[in-house]
Amino acid sequence: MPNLLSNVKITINEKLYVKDPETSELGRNILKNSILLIDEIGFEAFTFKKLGEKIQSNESSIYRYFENKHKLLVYLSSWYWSWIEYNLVFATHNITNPEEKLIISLKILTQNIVDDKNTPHIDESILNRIIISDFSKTLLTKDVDEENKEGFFLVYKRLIYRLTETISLVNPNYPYAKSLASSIVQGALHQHYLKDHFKTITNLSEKDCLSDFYIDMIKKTLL
Amino acid sequence: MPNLLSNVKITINEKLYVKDPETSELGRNILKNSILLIDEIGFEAFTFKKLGEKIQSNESSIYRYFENKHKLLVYLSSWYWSWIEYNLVFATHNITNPEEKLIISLKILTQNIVDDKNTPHIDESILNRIIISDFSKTLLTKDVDEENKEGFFLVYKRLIYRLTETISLVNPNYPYAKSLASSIVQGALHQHYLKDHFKTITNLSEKDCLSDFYIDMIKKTLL
DNA sequence: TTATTATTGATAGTATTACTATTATATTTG
DNA sequence: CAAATATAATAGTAATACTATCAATAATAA
Repeated sequence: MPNLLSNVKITINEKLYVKDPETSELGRNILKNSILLIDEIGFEAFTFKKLGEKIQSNESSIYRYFENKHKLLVYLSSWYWSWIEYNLVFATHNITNPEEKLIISLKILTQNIVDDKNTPHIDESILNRIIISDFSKTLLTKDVDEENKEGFFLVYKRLIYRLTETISLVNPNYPYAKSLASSIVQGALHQHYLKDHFKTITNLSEKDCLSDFYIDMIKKTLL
Repeated sequence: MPNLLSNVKITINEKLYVKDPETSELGRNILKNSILLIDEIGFEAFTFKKLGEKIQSNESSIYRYFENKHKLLVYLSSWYWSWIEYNLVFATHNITNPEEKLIISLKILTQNIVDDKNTPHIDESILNRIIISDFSKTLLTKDVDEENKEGFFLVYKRLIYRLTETISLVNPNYPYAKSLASSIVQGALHQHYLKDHFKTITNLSEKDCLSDFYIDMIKKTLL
């Protein structure tokens, strides 16, 4: 039986694309191969020209889907966070015990990602690597405030609201629920990056699980 | 009486510059005005050509000090973290109580930065804004591993080692000292950024103090 | 079926970026 | 004063980040 997600289309803010890439073969090809190419050569070296060569299409055709590579990255990020949100909502559905719900949420937010076969043109495990390396770059620009107003980061913020709520469910008197939630979501990406490039300043390694760190933290902080 | 720092020159990894900018008028001018210009137009839009115009010097002259803007940013970051490290060591010197030492460290790492008059060509409060917006970009590149081997991030890592040690002093049995330390240093920058651009996902605001959040966290987590 | 429209591809062109190289001119130092 | 060094000015290159135009093709509607 296929996962529910095979029927649920992830909807992305329309301002992020010129033409919806999910509606054509070329569009899906752009999504699939931009993920592969960004992972391969890094976001800075990634260009629409190189992507065009990779998919044997033309630079100008890619521009008909995305205005620039920044918006493509914001698109991919929105896609990722939507997918994470879906997994989180699904996994915590019907869980009434707040503590249990929070622990499951933390696991979803910190786990190593494996490819979801329900989305053939998106390899989530590779997309996850891109998010770890490049998601911050979508926020850290001079245009943040404008783009934020346009709703470019809604999904990401909604995910943090959800986590905030769960935290407040566990301890309604904790005064820093929002900061804790945003710290966890952002910090989880950071710890994964450190694990890969700065092993001396993290306790995380291949063999162990990042959620242990955060579960320990929330248990002591909230209970 | 001038602060000690007026006599302590901050030393930066030699690989980060072509010619030491602290040794000439033009060099110091480059440092001073690159900070102002990056803050003004953002790191992405910042170019050596624009900086040349601003300081009425030539693009080619700036290239004699720095290979490219990435290395300049790494240089400025090293400078910043050295300055923070100096403040941290100075402020915690002679403090024997581990808990007190940790609390002072947290305050140094999370406080709003004001300009240090001992360094006339560097405005630390503006540099701090750049670090909040752009420091991650020095780490999040395809060349991290090489640059890390070259020692580009030594000062930053040393600061985290210091915090890790202080954490372990407070609770030697806490198993995630390194992850907690790196989370705090990085997370503090992130919370400041959220305060300025994403107020709905942080509890930090202009009037309150970020250290409260972290002091609460470490008190519950470590004690 | 034909006409219309939408999609893609190919080519060319522009402004800017990120440099390198060369030469001239000042300034400092021995 | 001569030699060395630092800076300025100019030019030039390859790549980037696009925009514009036009042709070829595919889909679709009359």
